[in-house]
Amino acid sequence: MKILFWLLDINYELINDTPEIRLWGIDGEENRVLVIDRNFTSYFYLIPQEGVDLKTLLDTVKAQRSKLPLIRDIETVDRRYFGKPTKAIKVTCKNPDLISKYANELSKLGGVKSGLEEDVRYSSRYLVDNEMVPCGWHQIEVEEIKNELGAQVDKVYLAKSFPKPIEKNELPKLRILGFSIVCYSKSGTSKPERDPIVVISVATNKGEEKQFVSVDSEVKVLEAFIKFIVKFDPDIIVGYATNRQDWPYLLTRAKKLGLSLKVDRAKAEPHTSLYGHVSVTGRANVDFYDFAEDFAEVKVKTLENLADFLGVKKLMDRTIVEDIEIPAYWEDPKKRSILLKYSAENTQSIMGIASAILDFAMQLANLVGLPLDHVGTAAVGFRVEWYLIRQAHKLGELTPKRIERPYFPYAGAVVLEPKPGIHEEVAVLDFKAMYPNIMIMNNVSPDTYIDPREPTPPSGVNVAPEVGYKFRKEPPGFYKRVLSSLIKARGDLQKKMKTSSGMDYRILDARQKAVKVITNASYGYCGWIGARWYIKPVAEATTAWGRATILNTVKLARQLGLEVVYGDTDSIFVKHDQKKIKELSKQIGEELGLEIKPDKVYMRIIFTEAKKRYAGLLPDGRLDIVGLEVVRGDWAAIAKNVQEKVLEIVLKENSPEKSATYVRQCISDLRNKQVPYRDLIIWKTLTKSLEEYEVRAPHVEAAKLLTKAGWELTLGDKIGFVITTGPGKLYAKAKPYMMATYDDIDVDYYISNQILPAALRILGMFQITEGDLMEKASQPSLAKFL
DNA sequence: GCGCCCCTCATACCC
DNA sequence: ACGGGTATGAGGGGCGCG
Repeated sequence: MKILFWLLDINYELINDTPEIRLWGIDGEENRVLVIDRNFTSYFYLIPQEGVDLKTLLDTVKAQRSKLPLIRDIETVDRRYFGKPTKAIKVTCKNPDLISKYANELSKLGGVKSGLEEDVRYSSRYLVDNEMVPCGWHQIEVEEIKNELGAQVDKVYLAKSFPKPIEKNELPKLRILGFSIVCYSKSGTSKPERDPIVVISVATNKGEEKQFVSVDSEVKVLEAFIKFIVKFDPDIIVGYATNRQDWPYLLTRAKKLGLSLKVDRAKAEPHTSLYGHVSVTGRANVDFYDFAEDFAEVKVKTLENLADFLGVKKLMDRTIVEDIEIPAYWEDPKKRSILLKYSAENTQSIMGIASAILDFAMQLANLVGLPLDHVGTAAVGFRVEWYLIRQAHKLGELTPKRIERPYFPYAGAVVLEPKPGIHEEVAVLDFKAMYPNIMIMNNVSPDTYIDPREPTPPSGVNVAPEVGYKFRKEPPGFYKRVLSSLIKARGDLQKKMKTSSGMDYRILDARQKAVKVITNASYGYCGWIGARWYIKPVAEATTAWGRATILNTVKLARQLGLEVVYGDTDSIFVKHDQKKIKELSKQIGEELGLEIKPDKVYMRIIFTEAKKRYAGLLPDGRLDIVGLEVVRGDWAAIAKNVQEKVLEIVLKENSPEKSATYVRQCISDLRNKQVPYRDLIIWKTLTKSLEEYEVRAPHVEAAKLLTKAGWELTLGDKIGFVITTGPGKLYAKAKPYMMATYDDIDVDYYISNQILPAALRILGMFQITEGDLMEKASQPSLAKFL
């Protein structure tokens, strides 16, 4: 029989040296099913050395069979390697776990240049070769078998054919479960070897909400949690920081209490897998913390901040209980209910985030081909790479090995000097997907690069400006083919969106976002020394063409009489003139073969002397603030708020004097302690371990105090600190914000090193000085403006 | 011993 | 563990001054 199958998770088991693939998913009738496939054999390639006779080499390899008993087959095949037609020897192997070892062994033979693709894991191999995609539909010929594993599914099938992907956009009705835990420690970071879990809050997308609270026994809490999961039988389990926090904690506690955390569909415990994600067999475990990176606007990546940013319904009267306060709330019977409410709301926030980004996560998994639970933890480079590996396989291209290389920097984009001051009516023109289009236009790709020692091919070459690298014009290279199809796919999706609504629209939108993310990441990937397809001239030539493009654009604009006030990488800012802009856009299309589009028009815009920092007023009254303190996470809110207000007054009311008055008021408010304490917190990231710092810095000293108090800190943690009064350097005066009070605050620091620099960055453009802002709030002498 | 200059380290931003 | 280009503050050493 034939079934429809939507793929959720994949794993494999070895049974007496024979592997079986286990596909977990949902069929066309919403049954949860397990499909077992015993017919897939893994393999690797051997590439012969230049000038070696393939027949002879084949015999040499075959002679090794007795030493490598689990080899199944050795044959020669035609492939391409960096675009060049290549004969390779394909070695299939009964036990996929021996692939690396066997490839290693055979690579040592004389005549073998190298092994290839032995680092593709068995389950990945299965997905790639069958073009099987996570979160996508397939057809499989199957036969129902007994559920001998006791798996938690409606049906178990044995595959009679390999799966075939089919076009079908709908999602099955998924069961989603979210959870969060609260741990109790008397002081400092809770440690799973020592401190219990006291609360677990769960919620489902069917509207159920439960809370398991430790009254007398933690065992009961864990048992109830396990029971709830098994009963609800979720397809997707969501949480926040669960990969590094909740799951390892739960596992350690369960072990300690003699419990087994059997929450997967195979009657086993969750386990840590590739890229540091926790795998729950048969389900997809998704940790939204892994997606928080994608939202640069969220500076401190707490659950609350992410939920806020994503517009998750604001919870009324929310009391945030900070880690440091948990013991106090737990111990006090009157305050405990607040902690319980906080925990329940955390889980609600998680469910809110799920509605906001799970569609995207599923489309990303589907596009790049990484299982849903991997795709979040995989870094951008690996997401792009998996997409490329799949495309390469379709094109008969061999996947290069990942190799270590030394790092040498290369030249990137140009940034134009801004014209300082205020400008009226400034239009921003952007090149659409500049780097991808440059690569397509010039056929820039690892497989089209012509080494200087090679002769020019008959089809001719494109020569990059400045750097002189050459790329054959024909045939279309790997990147050109991949990028063109991505750009086309996005266009098609956007077209379809125009006639769609509801769920269809949501899926299409999530999909076009995923396509955009991968397209935009492709240039960064090609310049990454860790990339399998890294060829430095590819990245260098791309940026060289980019520089030529933007500089040519400036030239053309000036020839047309457009005043260019700024530009960065793929954009120019010009005094608005619709006619001339239209003409410019036409000329660029004709002369450069690229598309430039008016992105927006600022009614007024202010530049300082610095690049990459400006603020513009949009027609709808909103401010676009770029690069300035307002958008930086490492300035106290008090400084950011003042600067934002200054910009607003300057841009909307054209009144630096009024801004100055506002700043003076703010300074006086601070002196009177009228500014909330949390507005004084400065956040900075720990980018290395505490011992590795060469100089003493405020956030590092604050971090040391936290460590001393029993808080465990890890790389990438954001340290919130305030500056207190006292002698010595700044770093000596920095204290974690929860270890100081308002009375400790060094008000003068906040005035002279936070408020004043932020305000003067803007007001300095209008000859306003520190003295003007420090004068008493009464009536300042600003006669010079009158 | 102090202030000033200049360089380096550290972080976070822009595209 | 995707790229390079840029701004900025604080630390810290060197130097001249008195």
